[in-house]
Amino acid sequence: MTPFSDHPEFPGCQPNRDELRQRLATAGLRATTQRILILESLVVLPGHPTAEQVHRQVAATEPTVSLGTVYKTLDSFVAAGLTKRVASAEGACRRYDSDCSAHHHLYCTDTKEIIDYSNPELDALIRDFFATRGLGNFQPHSFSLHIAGSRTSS
Amino acid sequence: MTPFSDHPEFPGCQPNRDELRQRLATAGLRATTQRILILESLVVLPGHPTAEQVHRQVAATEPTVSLGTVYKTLDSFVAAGLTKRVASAEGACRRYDSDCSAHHHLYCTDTKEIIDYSNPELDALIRDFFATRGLGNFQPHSFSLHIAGSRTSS
DNA sequence: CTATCTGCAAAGGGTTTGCACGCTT
DNA sequence: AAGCGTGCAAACCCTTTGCAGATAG
Repeated sequence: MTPFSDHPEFPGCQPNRDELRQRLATAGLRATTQRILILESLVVLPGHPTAEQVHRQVAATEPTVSLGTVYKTLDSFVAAGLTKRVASAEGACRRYDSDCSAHHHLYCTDTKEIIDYSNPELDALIRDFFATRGLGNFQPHSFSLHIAGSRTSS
Repeated sequence: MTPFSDHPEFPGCQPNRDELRQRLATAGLRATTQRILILESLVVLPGHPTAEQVHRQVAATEPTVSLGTVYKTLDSFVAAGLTKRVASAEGACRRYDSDCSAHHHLYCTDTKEIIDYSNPELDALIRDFFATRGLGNFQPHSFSLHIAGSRTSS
């Protein structure tokens, strides 16, 4: 059971080798076996996998791939825009906030600052949106909007 | 220059010792010197300080306070609801996402799952909100809504 | 007085780095 | 053939843990 279960008859039902090669080439990255496997794992794995999970997935096919390579490769993918990194409250570099009321965050991409932002109108807007629409069997408790941007010069 | 620069004439211009003691007592935590200093640091420090930054601030007054204590104390504050923890993309336990398009996240507080959520109407709603209102000299590039909640049983 | 909290130091987990070898282009 | 990419292992950083002594209530 190779992860490259691409069937020519059903193109696109799984990412296939050539498609992945193409994506790497477009991003300016060499198409090595490891990178193809890692890129495929990212597409195949559900949710937002950790480096560790990607490594396990890749190792199922190619056990010699090292965890260090997975880290380096994921970094290069992020730099090339092939992948995004999503924040997680678990783990290192935690930050704390004395303000326990619900509020939103402005991330300044220039200065890396995190600024609190509160706006009751915005809260109401979002709350109403989900009140009318719903999210299937998912019941939202709280909302936090992350606004990335930068300060306009002057 | 003690951080306890509380002036009885200007109550509330700085958090004062007794107020902080009270907050700790209400939360069911013993009012130790360390906890008062740490709680004060959280209020005084700008942005979202790391444990390291809190430690530096506290050590300015009481150099014997250990970093380990800061970690334990912050944990107890979070458990008691005195403080929130905010996620940061920096540091450990990174997660990756092959979907590079802008989208939102559902965090299931029960299963710790992170589920992608896209809704063009929601995007438009938020974009329009800030288009009319603005954020001073802050120019938003992208928005990401973090929706915490849980699955309804059944 | 007693349970809780602190300080210390060691362990732990995740991530990064340096270098020699191998592979893509 | 030339240079980028890989594997390995050590180093690194942040966080957690265990335990003896100190302290608040």
